Amino acid sequence: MKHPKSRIAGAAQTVGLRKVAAIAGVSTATVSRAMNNPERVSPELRERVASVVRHLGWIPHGTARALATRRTNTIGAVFPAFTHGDFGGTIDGLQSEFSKRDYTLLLARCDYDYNQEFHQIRKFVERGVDAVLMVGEEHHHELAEFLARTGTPHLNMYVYNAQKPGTSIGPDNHKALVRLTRYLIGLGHRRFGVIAQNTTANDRARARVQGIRDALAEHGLAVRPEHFGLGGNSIHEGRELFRRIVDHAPQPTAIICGNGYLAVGAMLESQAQGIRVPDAMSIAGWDDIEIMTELPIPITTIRVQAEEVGRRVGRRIIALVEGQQEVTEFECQAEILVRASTGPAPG
Amino acid sequence: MKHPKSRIAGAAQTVGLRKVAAIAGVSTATVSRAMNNPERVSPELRERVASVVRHLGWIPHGTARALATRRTNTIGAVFPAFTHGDFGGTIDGLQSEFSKRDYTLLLARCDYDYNQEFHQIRKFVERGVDAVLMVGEEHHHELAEFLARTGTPHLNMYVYNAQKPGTSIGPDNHKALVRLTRYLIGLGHRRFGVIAQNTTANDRARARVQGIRDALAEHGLAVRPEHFGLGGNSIHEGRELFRRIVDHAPQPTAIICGNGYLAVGAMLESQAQGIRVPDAMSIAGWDDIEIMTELPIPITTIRVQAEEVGRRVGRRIIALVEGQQEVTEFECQAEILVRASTGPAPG
DNA sequence: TTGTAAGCGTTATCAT
DNA sequence: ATGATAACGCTTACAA
Repeated sequence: MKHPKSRIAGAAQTVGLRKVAAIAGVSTATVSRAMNNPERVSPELRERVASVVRHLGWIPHGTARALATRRTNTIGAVFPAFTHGDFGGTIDGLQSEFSKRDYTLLLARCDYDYNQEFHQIRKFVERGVDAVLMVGEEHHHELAEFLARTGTPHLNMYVYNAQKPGTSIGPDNHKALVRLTRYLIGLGHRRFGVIAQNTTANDRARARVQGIRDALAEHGLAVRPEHFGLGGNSIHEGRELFRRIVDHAPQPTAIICGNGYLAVGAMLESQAQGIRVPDAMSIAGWDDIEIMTELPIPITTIRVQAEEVGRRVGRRIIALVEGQQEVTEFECQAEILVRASTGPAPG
Repeated sequence: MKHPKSRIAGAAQTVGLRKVAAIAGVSTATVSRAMNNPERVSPELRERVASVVRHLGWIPHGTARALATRRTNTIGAVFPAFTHGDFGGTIDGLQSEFSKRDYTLLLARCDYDYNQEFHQIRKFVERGVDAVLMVGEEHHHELAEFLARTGTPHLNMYVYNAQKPGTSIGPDNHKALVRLTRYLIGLGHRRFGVIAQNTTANDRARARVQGIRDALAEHGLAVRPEHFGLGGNSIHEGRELFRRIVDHAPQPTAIICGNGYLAVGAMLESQAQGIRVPDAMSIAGWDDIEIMTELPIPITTIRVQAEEVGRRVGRRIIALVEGQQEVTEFECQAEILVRASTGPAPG
């Protein structure tokens, strides 16, 4: 481009495959093979090449490699947020699985917005990722068609849908909350409060709320509108919504929270208001964040092994990219951890 | 490769630049220009090309583009952890700055290990990132030479070193703790406890501890070995180290913690032990995590605007990559937030 | 086992 | 303003 005439076929200007080949006195093909398929090269040449590579400090040009192989060994993942819930653990799990197989994780955040999610995924595909990972199974309405058209392998995380096996890996959010609610009903609770996570662009949160409603309906029960609050991911909101809910008599005897911080907020506010937990009020959450066990009254919650989700997703998506058969369990367990914050209904 | 003979010069097989050009009846150069420098193409052709692109749903092949331009528009950042401290906020700041300029953020975690950090950076460079970002200014001993040899622009985050202007952006960790310690000394405290963050591969933590020691030395004071503990990032460790420290009489009257979770642990344990804060004991931390203000006794701490660090780093590294002049303030403020957990020394 | 050379899908130079 | 074509640095089919 700059010196088109100075580039004689085979001549080596920059430190690249050609130069290595020239100095080692072999062809570029041999160098390439020595790097990628050492067993196909005679020990002698292999060593000679390795030595030259070391000496020159040559770093293979990944972009050129990607262009030639049509693979980038890169997988993109879009998360609603990096710090919420246990996404951090999942990212760790993904990375550990990827680094084993020499894949790189490309991360993006969409802030619970399907447009942003779609945008980030388009960027990923333009950048040439081999596959994309997303949270949840509900997305921008054009996404499915886009992924199909571009032939991009993909996987949904944090959801389990028995109807569509293989499309997602995660817990059954609905079932988990059915079980938690039944457990509380079993303790005699009849009036429930819910501090749910905002359900906009969050099908997991929606499924959990539906699980609560369905379990209550089994007993002819429902959450009163004034005992239902929507919040984000903060202790502060948990406090505020708790306060609003207990303001409306008859108070619920049990409050289920959509995530760990909301639950911590509810717990701290109950303390501040002198509402005894669990004697007068049971509190349960979702996600097992450390503070839940360190407060004076540990909080009953549901734990999903976030890192294990990441590892399974990692293995599965690599298998998808490489066209291998792989047996993965798609459903991840959501375990109820019963702690001191829940107990028999008062009276 | 598969059908080498079937590829006649200019013929278009897959949906690519060639096909778009062929259908639009222009050259590939014109299509490329229409996409990247629309102003250099006549409005008529520009529209014709755009229409064909839309119709075919062509997605430019980023890898090929990167090979031709020698730029990937990708910047890699290695963090010790994604969830510790306020790294999440910094990542947000980076992303917001990058997305404005069409850069993509490649993220990796090194788990407070210089070998892993070096490894991840090598991977980044192989994959063709335009620049790399790291946390701290101490790294693997070969890293500097590697970055110089490969000509990779780079920047350290979360540190400020007046000696080496332009190499890093962040707070002056040492100075911040000198100030915090002086403030406590000013309250009459003379016996100090320290629950420090592990200082292995963490020069920020080390600088902070040194700041404490230096400020104490100004008054002829020092931390007794039995009042010094090293921990990670958990409430649990904070509790344990607090317990160990107050076990050794004479108890310190003030304890400084290396991060938010350690401080929360110290606070919860002091409550559990019935040690009144701040009357009998002052507690201060680093990082302003939400729980610190929501506990019954809010915790005095130091806040660094993490997202602002990310934004500044983002702007600066893009300027470095694009060879622009750019005026950035390299030092970020570390603000002491005085809350109820610190007060005059007892007696 | 090793070499030759086409090809990956763009960009950019140079000529028109 | 547009077009023809070399070049980007590798991999790989095919030939030897």
